[in-house]
Amino acid sequence: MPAISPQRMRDRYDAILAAATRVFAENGYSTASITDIARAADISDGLIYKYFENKRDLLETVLERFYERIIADLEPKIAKGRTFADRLYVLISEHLHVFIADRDLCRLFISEVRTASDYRGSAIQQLNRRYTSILLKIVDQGIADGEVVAGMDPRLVRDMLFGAIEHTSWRHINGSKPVDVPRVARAMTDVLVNGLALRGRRKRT
Amino acid sequence: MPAISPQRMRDRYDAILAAATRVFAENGYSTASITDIARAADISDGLIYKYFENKRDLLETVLERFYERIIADLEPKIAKGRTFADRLYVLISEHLHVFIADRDLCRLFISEVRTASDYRGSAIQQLNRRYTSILLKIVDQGIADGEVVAGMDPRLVRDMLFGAIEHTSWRHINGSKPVDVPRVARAMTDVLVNGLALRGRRKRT
Amino acid sequence: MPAISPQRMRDRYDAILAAATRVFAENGYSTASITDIARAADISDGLIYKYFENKRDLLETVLERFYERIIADLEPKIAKGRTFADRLYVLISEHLHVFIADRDLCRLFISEVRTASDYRGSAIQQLNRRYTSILLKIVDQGIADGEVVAGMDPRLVRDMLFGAIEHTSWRHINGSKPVDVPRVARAMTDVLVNGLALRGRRKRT
Amino acid sequence: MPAISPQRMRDRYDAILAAATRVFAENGYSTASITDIARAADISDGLIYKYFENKRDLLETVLERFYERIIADLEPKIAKGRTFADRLYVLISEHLHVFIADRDLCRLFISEVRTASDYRGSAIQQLNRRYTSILLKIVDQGIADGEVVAGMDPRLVRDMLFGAIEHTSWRHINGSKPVDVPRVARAMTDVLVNGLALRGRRKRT
DNA sequence: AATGAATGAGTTTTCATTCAT
DNA sequence: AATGAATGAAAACTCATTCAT
Repeated sequence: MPAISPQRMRDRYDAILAAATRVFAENGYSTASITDIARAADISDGLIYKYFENKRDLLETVLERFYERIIADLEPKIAKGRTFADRLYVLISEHLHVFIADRDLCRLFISEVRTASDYRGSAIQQLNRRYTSILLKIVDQGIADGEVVAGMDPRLVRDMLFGAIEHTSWRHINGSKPVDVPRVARAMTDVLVNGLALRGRRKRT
Repeated sequence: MPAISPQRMRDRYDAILAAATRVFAENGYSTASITDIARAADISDGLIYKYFENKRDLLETVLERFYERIIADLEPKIAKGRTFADRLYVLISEHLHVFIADRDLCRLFISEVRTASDYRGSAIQQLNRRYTSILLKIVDQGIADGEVVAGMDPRLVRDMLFGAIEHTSWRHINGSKPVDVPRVARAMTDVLVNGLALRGRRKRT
Repeated sequence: MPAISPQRMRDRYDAILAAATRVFAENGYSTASITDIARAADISDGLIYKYFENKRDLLETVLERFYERIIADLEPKIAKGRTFADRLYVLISEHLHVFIADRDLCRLFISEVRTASDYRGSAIQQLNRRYTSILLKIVDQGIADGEVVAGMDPRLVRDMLFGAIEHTSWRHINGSKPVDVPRVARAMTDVLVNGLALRGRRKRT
Repeated sequence: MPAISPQRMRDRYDAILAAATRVFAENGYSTASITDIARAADISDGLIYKYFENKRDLLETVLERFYERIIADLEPKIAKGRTFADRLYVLISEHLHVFIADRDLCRLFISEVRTASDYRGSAIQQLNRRYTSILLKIVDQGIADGEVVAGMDPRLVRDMLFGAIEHTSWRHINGSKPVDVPRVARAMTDVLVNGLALRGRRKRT
């Protein structure tokens, strides 16, 4: 017979997570303090430690949630694409969308987690792998279907694509004009598929 | 009338900066302490504040110097490229080279440059612009020379390219295998120039 | 009108005390937490405060119980001794036995009983008196029976004996080799009765 | 060219140590706070960490100093004793003296250090060994000189003696009357040398 | 000019105790 | 009666920054 309902516990948990998401995203991990988060969640500092082991755990949970959410959103949409270019377009436009909607969280991920020394082997890396494997599969299938140059290294494509998206959304963060997602996604897909060269299919450099 | 010669002041300034670069790169900005830096520069903590306003200022100067170094290294080399693809290859391989040569500094750059740059105006943002303008010019010239599809947005290319390079560097930092710079630079150039599609130059999507 | 039977209340009280004894003994007073004790007693944190005033009260009760147990065990056994030396031997060996049987509790006792006892009046101090009075009586009877030097201060004997026992127990706790209780008790009795000197009963110093 | 003189640093160090000695002795290790100590030494909390690594280090230094002081006082005095009983008397009376003068420190030692899990092998244990070895040597020499029963275990004597002294001084702490050191030391020596029995040198039990 | 001792606000984290449920 | 969520004060420790020397 719990003193408060499981629902209320769940709400608290979510409230803390939401507060942490906001505070971390706005100030960065090390600048944000537990007190800030507690205040944002309208609870005491101590209570956070009833729900999370420590500050780091809180950060990781925030990012895991984020990843889970975007993966869940993305996977079904990718499946609908017919051709390699279609699937690529969906991936790019969805990914861009997320990055732009949650720019602060993305920045948090880039600046605090990827660089952490304990990143390798972490739950976050697992999620990251799962996420990027979506693209690797698209490329593999593109090769299998004869739509993509054989021998293309999917990891190269992954780096180019995710790097490109990150940079574009970052420009959005610091820039004045909002990004026209469909237009940019279209253009990015086109460059990746057809290249920059006026006459494609010359001998490969 | 300074009690220390301007030259010696200059040397000191450089020594502090070199120490800060090393210490920040090794430990990250918030983990590194002023005392660490002072010790590395073989001076007292207090003296740092005669040369720099505060810790943040020190970080920004470190990052500015790094940018300046990259730019200075790169500009003359680019000029030598004959074709669009040549110039692109030089840019990619040089940039990759710099990032990979100093993984610690590269990690610092990735994790701090964004936060540092929206802190006031800022000098970093300007350097970033100057750096990326090198690429913008390459693309513009490629269009002018008829080597690149007309109407291509150079900023898109910029985002794709620098994002790709950054991601690749990051893979290098966190990955197990070292990156084979010439091979990756070659492949990246190729994808950008010719695209992923088996048959290039089909109608643009 | 209690909603819980007095018997069940009593059981609960004992269960809490048993849990506290174990937890305090294992971790020490200040390291142990109320939550640890509650968990060990399989009840909630809050309920402890229905039975005990606070953490300190709990410690004191634990120590009191331990004292009571030692005394209850000891008194009947002492009565059996025929001579002064016999009774002394029984006291020493029983006391050593108790301390060594539960090294954790013994450690707790040594490190906390003094602090606990000058905290108010106190019950512990009274128990201590009662306990040591057992020995005082033995000495008094020894004098009365002509077995012990007349004029010997029983409090001196008390201090020497209990100090010796405590120190020996401590050596047991921290030492590598277990203490051979009968042998040590025998030797200690012998020294107390006959002294260290090769030729006893010379003129008293 | 230090900003403050070495003398002042030394004074500060000593002041912190003196404050810590007092605060630890009065309140016990875990009850005492760094803030208490800092306040007692009339400095800021942070400065303590410039002189000592952490709270534990401070405690250990306090106790090491104490030990060093009493050992330095004791050793020359012991040397003057002619017979076993003389030397024993000196040891007892000096030791009692110290315990009574620094009762709080002794209690601190008993309750906080001896019971610590990292006691074995520590610097404090070394000092403790050195201190008790003084007595061990006295006993060994007593045996060699034919003054002490052969086969007597010096460690037994050590435990009895130090335990006795500890207990006696503890009685002083809690008791009302001051201890008459020469009288008690005399009596304790006598018991140890000649035993409690009216007729010594009966067959050993 | 140069030092580094000193500060003190700030950090994360723990936990005895209370009280709404 | 019993719970355990919630509190909030306190803990040890860190460190950018200042300033007397």
